[in-house]
Amino acid sequence: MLQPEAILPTTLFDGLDRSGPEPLYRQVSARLERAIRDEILPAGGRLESEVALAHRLALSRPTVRRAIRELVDRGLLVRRRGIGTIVVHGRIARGVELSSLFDDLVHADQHPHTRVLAASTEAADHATAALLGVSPGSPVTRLRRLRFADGVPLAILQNTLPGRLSAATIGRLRDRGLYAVLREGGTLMAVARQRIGARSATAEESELLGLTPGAALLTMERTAFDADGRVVEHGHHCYAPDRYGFDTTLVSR
Amino acid sequence: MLQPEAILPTTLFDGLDRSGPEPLYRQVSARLERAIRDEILPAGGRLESEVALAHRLALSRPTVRRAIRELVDRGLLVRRRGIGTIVVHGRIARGVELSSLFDDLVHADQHPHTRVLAASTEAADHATAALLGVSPGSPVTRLRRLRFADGVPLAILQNTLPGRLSAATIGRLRDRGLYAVLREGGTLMAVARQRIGARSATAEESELLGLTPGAALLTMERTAFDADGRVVEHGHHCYAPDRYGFDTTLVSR
DNA sequence: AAGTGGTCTAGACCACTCA
DNA sequence: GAGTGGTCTAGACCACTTG
Repeated sequence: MLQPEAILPTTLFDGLDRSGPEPLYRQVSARLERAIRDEILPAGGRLESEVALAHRLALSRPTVRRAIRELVDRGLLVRRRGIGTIVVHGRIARGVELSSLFDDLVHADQHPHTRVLAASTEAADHATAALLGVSPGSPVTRLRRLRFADGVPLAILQNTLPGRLSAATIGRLRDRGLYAVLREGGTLMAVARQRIGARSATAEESELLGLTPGAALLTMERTAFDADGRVVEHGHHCYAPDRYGFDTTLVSR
Repeated sequence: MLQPEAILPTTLFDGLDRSGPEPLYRQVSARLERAIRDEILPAGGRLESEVALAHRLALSRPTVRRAIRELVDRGLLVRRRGIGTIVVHGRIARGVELSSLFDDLVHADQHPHTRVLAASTEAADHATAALLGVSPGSPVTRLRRLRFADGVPLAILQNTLPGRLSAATIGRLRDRGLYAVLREGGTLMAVARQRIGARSATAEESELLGLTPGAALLTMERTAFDADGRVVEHGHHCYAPDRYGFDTTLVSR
């Protein structure tokens, strides 16, 4: 009951750039992903073996292996010893990345913009200090924003950050996501931990999001860390559930 | 501003088993994880370099590298070229794995059990057939279950599976998760794609979960695939949000 | 200049599946 | 027995950060 193996056209791998900044394994995985999305590699189809691919592309086996691993981690491929590598059925969602909601909306052509409802700097109380990993009394910035997509309110975003933000920085939040603004300031996110839940909307939240009073809200609480392991941002967001949801891919280990 | 490097006690890596079935990189990553959780490696602390660790453990660099990568993927460590590997702050949630809710509850000492509300086999209509990747008219099994934790109703679980399930199999669902039962039947999950959302409860759902009418529900829709890329199960679940939420860790790529 | 992680190579042996 | 992926080794060169 073994699937026949699908031979990919060699042209798919033309123009691999060995000198550029883009790693070879990523160039290969990008081309494989393209082949899967375009159904050149049909769902359920079997990929050539690592060794065969490596030989054909004149790459080492670890490099090809890494390219395949990228797609396995993202749930597009599945592999089994003794069998081979197989394309998973079903349409592929983009999945949750460590990007801001804003960028996701831009990417989906949803034309986002943001209204800053409140922005203030205050001294951290004990709970906030513990959450952000700063000393109590040190300055923290609180933001409250309303995010729109295609002119329709989508989410209420509340964030707390260590330190101060300039008025100019806050001004930029209208047409950009928080992460993009922080990135321009040199702060890069490395890891985030989040919890997704639900609750009923308050009267004010229903009003802001244009929902009926007491409607269900999708909520997300997130702490983001930079490459030094320090807290960059804590957020408590709520979404209109008829307009937004979280897509995830799980891979067994 | 470089963190001093923390030297791990050599005893931490005693007894690595080169002949057993457990891969070396996993043995190393498990020991590193232990050191992080026990705060032998404090949050914000810097790990020894890959090369140093590899030399000390008499392992190759790729093996040590892979061990570290496991923890980076799970959001416990963060690395930067030129800098080093650093332990991320904050307590560590277990994160969403491809395990059943049932196993998670057992693991958290929540004493789960399940009431099977309905179980039937019928011919697949077109929508269901498309969802499961089977031909229309072929048999599919529908399940509706109520999951309890510590005697309190937690979630309503609705699943559709290709094929038939024996009465004996269904009987096992009382004290076990669906994935465990399928695993005993030789079906292994490899990948799942899911979407998390929210909505208001119907009158019947509120009744079953012991919530007030119209309360907010956390919802999850999931399709699971086996190692052949075939659909094993489609589920539509809803959770009482004051009793359950989804924890996720995101890592920038 | 020295040290870090990121990429890549060219092999080797093993466990597993299938015909 | 042949073919698959899984693990492991021992190097090499590079880009980046810091002192």
